[in-house]
Amino acid sequence: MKQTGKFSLALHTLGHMALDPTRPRTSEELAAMHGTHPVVVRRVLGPLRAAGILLSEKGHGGGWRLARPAEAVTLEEIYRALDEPFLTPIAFAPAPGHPCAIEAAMAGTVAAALTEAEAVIARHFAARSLADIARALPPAGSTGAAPGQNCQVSASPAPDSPL
Amino acid sequence: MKQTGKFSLALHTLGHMALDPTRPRTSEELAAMHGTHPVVVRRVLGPLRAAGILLSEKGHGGGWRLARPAEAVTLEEIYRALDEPFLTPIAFAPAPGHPCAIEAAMAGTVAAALTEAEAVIARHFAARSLADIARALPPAGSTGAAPGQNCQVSASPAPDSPL
DNA sequence: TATCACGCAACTTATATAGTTACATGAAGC
DNA sequence: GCTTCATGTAACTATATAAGTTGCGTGATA
Repeated sequence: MKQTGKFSLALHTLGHMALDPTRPRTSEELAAMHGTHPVVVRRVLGPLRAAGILLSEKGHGGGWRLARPAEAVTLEEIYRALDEPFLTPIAFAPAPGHPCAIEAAMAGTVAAALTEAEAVIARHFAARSLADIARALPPAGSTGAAPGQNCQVSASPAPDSPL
Repeated sequence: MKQTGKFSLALHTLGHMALDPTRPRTSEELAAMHGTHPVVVRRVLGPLRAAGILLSEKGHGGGWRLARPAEAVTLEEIYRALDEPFLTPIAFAPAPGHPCAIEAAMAGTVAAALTEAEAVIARHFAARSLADIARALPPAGSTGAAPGQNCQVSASPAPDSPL
């Protein structure tokens, strides 16, 4: 994950699971898809398991699976579970013992704008499920990757790699 | 500036200038108001000068002044001039030579949500001028600071201070 | 000409995120 | 039972960004 953020990793990997929910994916597999480290994948997906969106199993044949059908998982749930708001928690930090009516008024106006924007984002994500995204995928080949075979990592682990 | 951000510093200092546009303020004065360093103030206000919102003058009696009446400065202008978007530039960074239709679809959905939210914020700020904020200030004393004397720094430079 | 204040570059520090390593736990297969 | 596989978690390192700081140059005023 090269300065990418939790949300993009989550959407990317959950998207793959939604498109083919039958088999579980290992952290290693998902990490290779996204170009990051397996531990990072576990760190990001952990909260989604806690939120009841994913299941994880250890041992042979283990890995990550959707806990529910893709139709029943909205982007907003994912967004909330990750607790990584897009909106910079604008930092009006009035110095302690240093009250200022002007600063307070500015902070209020900014907070109002951010609250509005947050609501817009939440509404947008709440209206979209993982299945919606998967359904809207372009047909095979039009983006250089087949829909069922995107990020074909496990298919070709690079012949020169010792793995 | 304790992890505060450029925007809060800008709004705070411009708010003071809007409330009393007659005299210029030095970087040092503004820095003391906001609890930061004069150089930081210059760094933040510089782009506002470039945007035609502020004027700065050197030498005796110099400092920062509004380039226009407070009625003619919207918060949106300030927001844009600072180039510090509230919305985390969500980083879907598809690895080069690693196209993935799923990732692309997710990125598109997120981008749409962020674009909507940006518009909401811009509209909110565009509807408010510095004068609007100043006008809405509570009467003296209700917040522990008089409207014309908020952040009373220059008034009492602390008797024990050699400044 | 001395002082004041901005302009700017460079350096230091602080913080957050990502990446990595190491080890423990639990499940499946032999 | 033992080995292998996979997650769970803690701890450490590396890197990027923002803030804070120092120093020096420039222009304007007294």
